[in-house]
Amino acid sequence: MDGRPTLQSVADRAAVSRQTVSNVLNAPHLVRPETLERVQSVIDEVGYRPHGAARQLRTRRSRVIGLRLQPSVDGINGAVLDRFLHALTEQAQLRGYRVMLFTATDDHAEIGQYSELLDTLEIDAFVLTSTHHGDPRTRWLADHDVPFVTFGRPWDPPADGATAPEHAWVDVDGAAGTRAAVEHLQSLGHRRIAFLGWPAGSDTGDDRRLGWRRAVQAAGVPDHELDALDVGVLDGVTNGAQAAHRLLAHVSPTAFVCASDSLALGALAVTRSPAAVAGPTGRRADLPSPAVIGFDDTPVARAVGLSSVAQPLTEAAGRSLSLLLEQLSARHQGPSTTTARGNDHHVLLSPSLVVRESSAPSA
Amino acid sequence: MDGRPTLQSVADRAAVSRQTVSNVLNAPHLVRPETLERVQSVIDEVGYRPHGAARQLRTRRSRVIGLRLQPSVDGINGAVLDRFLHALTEQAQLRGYRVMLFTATDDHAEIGQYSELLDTLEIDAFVLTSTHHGDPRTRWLADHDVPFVTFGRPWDPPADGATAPEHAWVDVDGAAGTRAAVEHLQSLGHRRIAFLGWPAGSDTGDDRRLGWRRAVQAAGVPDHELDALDVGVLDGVTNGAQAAHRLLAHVSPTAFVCASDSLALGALAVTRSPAAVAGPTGRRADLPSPAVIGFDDTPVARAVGLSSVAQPLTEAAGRSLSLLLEQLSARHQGPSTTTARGNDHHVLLSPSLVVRESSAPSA
DNA sequence: GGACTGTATTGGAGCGATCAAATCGCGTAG
DNA sequence: CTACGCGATTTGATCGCTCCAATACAGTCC
Repeated sequence: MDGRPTLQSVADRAAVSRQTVSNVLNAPHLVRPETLERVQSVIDEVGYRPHGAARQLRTRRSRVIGLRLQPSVDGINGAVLDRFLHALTEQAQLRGYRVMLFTATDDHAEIGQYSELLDTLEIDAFVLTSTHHGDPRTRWLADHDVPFVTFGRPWDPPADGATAPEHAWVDVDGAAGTRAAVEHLQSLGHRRIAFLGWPAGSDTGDDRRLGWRRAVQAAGVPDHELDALDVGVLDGVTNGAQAAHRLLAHVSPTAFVCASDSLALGALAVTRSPAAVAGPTGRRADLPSPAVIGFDDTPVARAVGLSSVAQPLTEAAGRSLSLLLEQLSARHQGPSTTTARGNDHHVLLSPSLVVRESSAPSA
Repeated sequence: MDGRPTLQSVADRAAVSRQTVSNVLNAPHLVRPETLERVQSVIDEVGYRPHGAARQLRTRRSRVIGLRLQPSVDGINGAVLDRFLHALTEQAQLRGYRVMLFTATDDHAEIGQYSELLDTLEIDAFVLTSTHHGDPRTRWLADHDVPFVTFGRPWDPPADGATAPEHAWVDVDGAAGTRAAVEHLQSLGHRRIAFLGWPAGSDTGDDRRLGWRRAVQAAGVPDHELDALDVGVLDGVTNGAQAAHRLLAHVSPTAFVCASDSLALGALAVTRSPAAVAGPTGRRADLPSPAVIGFDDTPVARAVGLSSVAQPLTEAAGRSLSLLLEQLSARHQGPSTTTARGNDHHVLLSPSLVVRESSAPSA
């Protein structure tokens, strides 16, 4: 009558005990079909919903997943993680989980947050993003036996003679993305295809560079020529424009594959501006302007008609969650279950190339 | 020794009772200073942290705030809410609250989520974004006596003869933003300043339009001229470019104030392209290209040197939280407290104009 | 010295669920 | 006829905390 319905009130109304109502929700196979139906209808009737905190107090599980919000990257590319977050929230909700956010200024602080979230809220699991060389977070979580998955490969080489099983991860194959971009360009007749990327040393960046390099190499471009076509600058539209300008002046590529949409946007500005193209080399105006392909398929890319490599973020989020839930159920059913511990704990997804005007066939 | 420290284990170790330890944390003024210090040191020593679920079960408060993730707007502007989210998470964390996410496809579904989150997790409060005409959400929350604040004004006119107090809200004064943009342009000598906005009917859009209109009117531009300078198109770079092109052809403004960075980006492309400017009207090339000012100061704006009106999102998040916490503490201390119910439940923040090359002084 | 005040501290109860073990009913084997 | 097994259901205990009422203890006053 008054107050929210509780397990007990439902039980009274259905003329059964608390526990039976609980079983209806958590272990229906233990309940006789007719009882089940009767109880279920009472539940529906009074709109009973189990109280999360009470349940959690007993079961030690919260059905909540933690995610650190990265300090917003001041680029056009920052949005990628935000899009991943959207997908993750949606996927989690579908499976009865919630996403809780937190922030931290560095890895160390993030680990502090893990500790606090685990102690006070008993977060079930974490999703990590932006993995990198010498990442201390995965080690900490593994040591503390906390389920987690990373969106991003572990970039460190496997420890010497380590039999430690690699943690679960999901990532997008950047190399495959740039390779697809190159092959697309080759099919349009391009042969001098430049790579406009970040300075060597960034894991993600080097991966994307590698895909370009292999694909161009495969087409028979000699190594010295290849080095000249390869540029690394800090992310940003202006940097991209300058680098593209220099490349055009010195090695006159007919196409650019870029490590980000920001860089691509810079390249696009240069290649589309007749003045710039005509520039120092006295390029002829009737030549088709060079093709440009970006990476991450940000909203800007669509807006300006930039071809770009799109990451399957929804699928990435879905797979991440599946890996997490696997760990969670294994943990609760006792680790002895036949989970096989197979190496299907990691998923490498292929991105897809979205072709727009910036890489239209050179008529 | 074994297991996580609990209130009882800390109490034993400090030779006091459970309740005293609890008081140390929740009502230190009730505890004698020397006891307080002794207990505190034990707490630090064993690293005790109160268990959230247990606390919540008793107090009915979760210290969690709910926020709906908008289905990512496919524009350059979508990022605004994501940036607000970042700020909100940070601010909440500083004050001992957490942000929990959820998604919904429409207002109705969102209300369903409120209900579920309140029943199962006892979320303390909600932050709503993207308020609009005929928004059913605020009504529902008010009816159910749930604390909330909206980031965005209530756009509906106050109900007839309603004495219902307006709910708490925080918003950014869009009109003030466009006014500042216009005044900046006027100080640079511009007089024919066009407005490139969205079709009439969007609350936010009309607000921004109004600021422009008033400021231009104030400078003595006659109404009929004003109408010709006012354009409304759907958001997007291409639409912006086309509209800017038409405006240039027909009324040749010397500057554009835009309702979004997307539109501004389109305008920028047109005004910076010599061909387009020279276009139908045979515009002379030695004229300075028209100034452009966008709205929201998205990363792209900075990247391409676009002047833009920046929303103070961090402050907005902070003020939103303050309003929420006010309600929360009032609710728990009993509503009879002298909260004055003053009309300081709403905050209108002024945006600031970020000047970049796109509105450089016409030398 | 005993009643009175106010402060510091204590122990019992209960929040709403699940776990573990006991109980009930009923059919079947010994 | 009793013992046993088995599935369906019930009962008591418990998770960790805070609320509430009761208590111990000192200091004042008459």
